[in-house]
Amino acid sequence: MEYNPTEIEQKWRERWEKEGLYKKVKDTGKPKHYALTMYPYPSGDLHIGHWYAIAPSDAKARYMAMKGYNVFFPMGFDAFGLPAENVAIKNGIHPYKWTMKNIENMRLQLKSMGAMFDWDHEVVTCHPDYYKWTQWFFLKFLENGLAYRKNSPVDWCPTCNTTLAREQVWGEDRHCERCRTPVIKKSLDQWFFKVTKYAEELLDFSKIHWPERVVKMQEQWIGRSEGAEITFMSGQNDPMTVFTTRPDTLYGATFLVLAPEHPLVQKLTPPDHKEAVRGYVSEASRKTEIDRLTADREKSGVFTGAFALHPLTGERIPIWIADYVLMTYGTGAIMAVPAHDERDFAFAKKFGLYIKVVIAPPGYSGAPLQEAYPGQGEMVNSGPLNGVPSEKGKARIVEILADKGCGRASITYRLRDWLISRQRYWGAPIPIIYCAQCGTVPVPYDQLPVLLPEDAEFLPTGESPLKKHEGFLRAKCPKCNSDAHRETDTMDTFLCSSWYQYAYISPYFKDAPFSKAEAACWLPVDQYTGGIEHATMHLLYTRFFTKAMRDIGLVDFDEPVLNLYNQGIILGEDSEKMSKSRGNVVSPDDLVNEYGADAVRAYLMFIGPWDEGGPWNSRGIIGIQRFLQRTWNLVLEPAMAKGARPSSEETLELRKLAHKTVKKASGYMESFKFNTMLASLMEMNNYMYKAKSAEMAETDAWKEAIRHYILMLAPLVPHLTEELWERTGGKGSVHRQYWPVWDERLAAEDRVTFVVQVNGKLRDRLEVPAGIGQDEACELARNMDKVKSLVEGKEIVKTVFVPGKLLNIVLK
RNA sequence: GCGAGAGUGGCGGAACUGGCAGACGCGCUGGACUUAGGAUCCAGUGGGCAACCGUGGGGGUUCGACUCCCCCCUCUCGCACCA
Repeated sequence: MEYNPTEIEQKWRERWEKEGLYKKVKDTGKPKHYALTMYPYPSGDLHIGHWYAIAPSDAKARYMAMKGYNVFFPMGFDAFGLPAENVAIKNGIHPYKWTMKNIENMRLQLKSMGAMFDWDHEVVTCHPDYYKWTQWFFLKFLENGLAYRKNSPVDWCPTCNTTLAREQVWGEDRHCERCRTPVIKKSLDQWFFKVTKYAEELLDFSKIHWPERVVKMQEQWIGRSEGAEITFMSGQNDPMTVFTTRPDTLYGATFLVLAPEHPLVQKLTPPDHKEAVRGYVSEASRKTEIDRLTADREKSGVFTGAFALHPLTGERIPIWIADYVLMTYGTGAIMAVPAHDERDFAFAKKFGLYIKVVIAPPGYSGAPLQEAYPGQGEMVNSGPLNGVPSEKGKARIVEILADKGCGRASITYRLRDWLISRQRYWGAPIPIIYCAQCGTVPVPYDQLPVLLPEDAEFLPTGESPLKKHEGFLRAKCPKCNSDAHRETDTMDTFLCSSWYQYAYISPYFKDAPFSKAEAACWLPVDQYTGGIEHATMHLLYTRFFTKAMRDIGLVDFDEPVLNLYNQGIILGEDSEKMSKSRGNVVSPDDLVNEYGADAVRAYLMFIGPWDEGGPWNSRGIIGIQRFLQRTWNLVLEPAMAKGARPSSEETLELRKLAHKTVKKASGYMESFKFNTMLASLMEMNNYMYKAKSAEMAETDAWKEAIRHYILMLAPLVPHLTEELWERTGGKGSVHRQYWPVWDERLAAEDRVTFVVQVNGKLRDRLEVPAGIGQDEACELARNMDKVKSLVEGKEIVKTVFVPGKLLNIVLK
């Protein structure tokens, strides 16, 4: 009998589908488990990276099902996005057509994996019945003050003549993904979601178990800073508020710096400085991100000619503008304390500005500083606060300012509101109508979806086809019915993925984005798996969405995903990222044809720890192929007769091995350690291969071991195990069985290899019962030849005894 | 610069709360069966003739360190003028 993966894999996939083995069922008898893996973009071809992400996720979901959970494991497609539109521009194929064709193909490829997806719950985000609800969320957010429109600078590629999504701006020098041109900033009217409203709550991870790495990245991204806002008055009585984390250094503020885009710049600047200031402002606005970075952070700026009054000393301090102050952070203005801030120090040195020490560095002599001292210390040159430790000075200064009405404690976040407008065709249209009389008017809910016109023209002008599509553009104002026009921007595809896990539970639901009854049954997601690259995008947005949905009354929990696990990245054989240009791409379809899906799945899990990723090695898969063949042989091949019945020691040893393996394998499955899980099954296989005989195969111990072996392998290798299950007379599907349970007495070690050390070095080993006592072990050890010769004539200082592990004889 | 993670045979990787370093697999060596083997099976495989030496380097704690502490080097990822 030959193991023929192609034949059995197809047979079982067909049968599972026919029998609806993986369909989501309401089953009140079992606890629910919502397992989710990040859905793919339908690029047209499922690559090995998809397999690497999805197959282990499926194995875990299958394991949970065997552990007695009612598991739901859906799959769908993140179907909006730029590649489809680029194809349309280049080849004239409509994005819908291209996307749907790709989905057809990828669905088949996904099915070849043999995963337990419930395809009845597939969602495709570019389906009008899906994006209708994406638009509905936009309107709900608008209604609840979570969406707004403002003029804002966005990343623009001057060669492609279009704005770029964040994920299309690549590399440290921030260049366009397609043509490598450095991006520039361009101001446009844009829609935003108020993520910042939830900044504080998004920092609370107490209700979820996510990898520390992701938590840290989100914390850093949100960037909470505690400090104070301090208002300075200009000579003309214009208030300017700055944000600082070091109010204790206020006495050392010797100038102010505004961002070039700061709204007060024009007003403050006296006529004799207008030209210089205007020149600097326009230069700063023309600068690309690359310029700012390659300038080696050399400070630049100009004096505005204006002065401000120090709120405590009343001193006149100059107001400068410089591009190292960002309009997008804090208040867009800072008080510069050159003695205690590196950037301000560099700026002051370059432009010859006054540097005033107000926190004494260790061993401070009063001499001018060679570099900024950003640490803590005793306050000096600070009027009434001299001698106070700076840690305490913070609060004191804030109190003083509050009394004077020119300052208060304040918290600033680096997180910015989410820019959702995209100047593209292939996304969900923003459901807004602009009317000359009524202004910005939301499309009424009963008119959703705002459909994408099918007859759009895709031209390489960089302009969205929607802008020129009269039929789409023209609309009646929902309020006054006069002629109006539609918003032509579409929504960031991250909106689609912010709520797809909700859509899965009741796809294309008619009356709401999802069914409330199903929601009560299935939400939130219990286990999510996917790449780390979404740490501060998708994974943050979906948390925001859930909090907003909760406040709107759609759900009654705070977090969309309770447990998260990030797999690593599978690299090419040359340890480089896989790419067509490098020619190191591994095709899963070819591998499936040659080795079968089970082997590809298992090999990807065996290659190393799942969260670490690593290089593909085309030679290694042969080891898995052999292992599966040996599994086949072990279970099905008749054994040679030995003539002798196995002894009770032999069968007991086999039982012990089986139970130990169940114990180990269970732990490995719980912690996503598929590589060591497979290793322990290989050990079991190797042992049984040798122990096998016609007589042994008749024993209950053997039958139990084989049964456990097949069950443990089932989540990783679903087709082969189903075939073996059937051929060995198993009832029903192997995937409907319970995960084996181990007997702790059998799994426990009763005989151990006891290590004998002399002076900490291994000298010999003893095969003894696990419960051996110190005296007995000592006695045995001293009589060993290797120990004897070393101990002879020496004084024993002490002996260290670790029960069940080792004995260490320490000599003088 | 800040934050996180990682350095173990020829290769991918094991090693629980400090206790047999190298499980498992690839590759390699030898053998068996074969007309044949890139099939299968069996045996071996960190280095060194040996005492011994070996987990990026250097110190330390300990009876005992891949594991804990200090310093340093290299690599990967994230952030990066965030006041």
